[in-house]
Amino acid sequence: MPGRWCRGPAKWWHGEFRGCGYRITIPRQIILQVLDESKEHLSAEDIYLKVHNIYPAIGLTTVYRTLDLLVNMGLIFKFDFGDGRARYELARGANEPYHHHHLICTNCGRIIDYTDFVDEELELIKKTEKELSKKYNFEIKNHTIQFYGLCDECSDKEK
Amino acid sequence: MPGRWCRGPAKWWHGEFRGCGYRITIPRQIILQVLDESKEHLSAEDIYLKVHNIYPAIGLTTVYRTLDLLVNMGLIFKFDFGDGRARYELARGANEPYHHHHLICTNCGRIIDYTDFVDEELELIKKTEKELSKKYNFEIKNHTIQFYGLCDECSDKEK
DNA sequence: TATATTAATGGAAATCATTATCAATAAGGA
DNA sequence: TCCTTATTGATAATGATTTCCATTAATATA
Ligand SMILES: [Mn+2]
Ligand SMILES: [Mn+2]
Ligand SMILES: [Zn+2]
Ligand SMILES: [Zn+2]
Repeated sequence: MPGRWCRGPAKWWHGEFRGCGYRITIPRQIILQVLDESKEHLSAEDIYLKVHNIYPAIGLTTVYRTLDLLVNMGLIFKFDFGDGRARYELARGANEPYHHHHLICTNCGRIIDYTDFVDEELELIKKTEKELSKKYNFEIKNHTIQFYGLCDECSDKEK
Repeated sequence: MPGRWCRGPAKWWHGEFRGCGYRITIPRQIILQVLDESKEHLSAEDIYLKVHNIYPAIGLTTVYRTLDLLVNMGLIFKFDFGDGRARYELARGANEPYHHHHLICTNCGRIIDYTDFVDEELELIKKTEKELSKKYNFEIKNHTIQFYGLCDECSDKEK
């Protein structure tokens, strides 16, 4: 039986690393594995703890450094949902990108991914991007849309 | 000649304070004045320094506390543009709300307000809000849209 | 207007997420 | 296998924001 983090078949992101001249290390592999297996919006410490279960030698510094690298490579997104720590999420699944936006409960911090209206939205975004790049000569790389409010539970409690 | 911060005619936000049972203090008045006079996206320290010029007795703690209060009252918005400090902006001018979104240069941190497509956008937002409130039973209070990329200057430098 | 009540303030210390340092380690090419 | 050097991780430092608490001042009331 293979160890928990022995090198299995090459992953889709190996090429990304090689192409940039980065080394494929155990911490990097496990951090990506943890991000891939989670559907939540993990903080650096969340990730540190999960990686620590698999690979106890991990250091928190390495987690921060790696996350920074992955953000710059475009493999993950970094968000601020207003709770005082950054949160991260894989930019795409193993195959296609999973384009979505967020509902954020300002009371309990719950975060909901939604994909509704991405088509209409994408159309508007495209139009806006086009116009804005021209008007401000701004080269747009990506965007975020977030809705803030109260989730069902917190909405109930208010009454 | 009136002093720099002697009480002039009642401001539009006096009612807001009174209604909530909050006291109208000199620090609060000047913080609002500074926000009202600036068109930038000020950090707590930016605001502290500007207020300090007018009212040197101000404390940084009071600035943070007041900003928090104003955010909760809905008089100002708090943003994270990724530079490690929160930034604030008046939710509306003296009269009407100034609904806009942001272009953020990830290289130099420049922030551009834009109001293009707010009509189309508002329509989409309304539709999305309606659908999402129903689907997730989520009570939406507000939203943010941010575009990230390179401003004209930083775009030029890349070449 | 003078007084009492208590919300609000501000300086100092504490918190807490994130970064910088630097000697030790390990990935990957030769 | 060996060499080069990118990467790591423990520790200390940083910097924005909060917490504490004794003092001050806004406002209701007499
Ligand atoms: Mn998400
Ligand atoms: Mn703005
Ligand atoms: Zn909630
Ligand atoms: Zn720029």
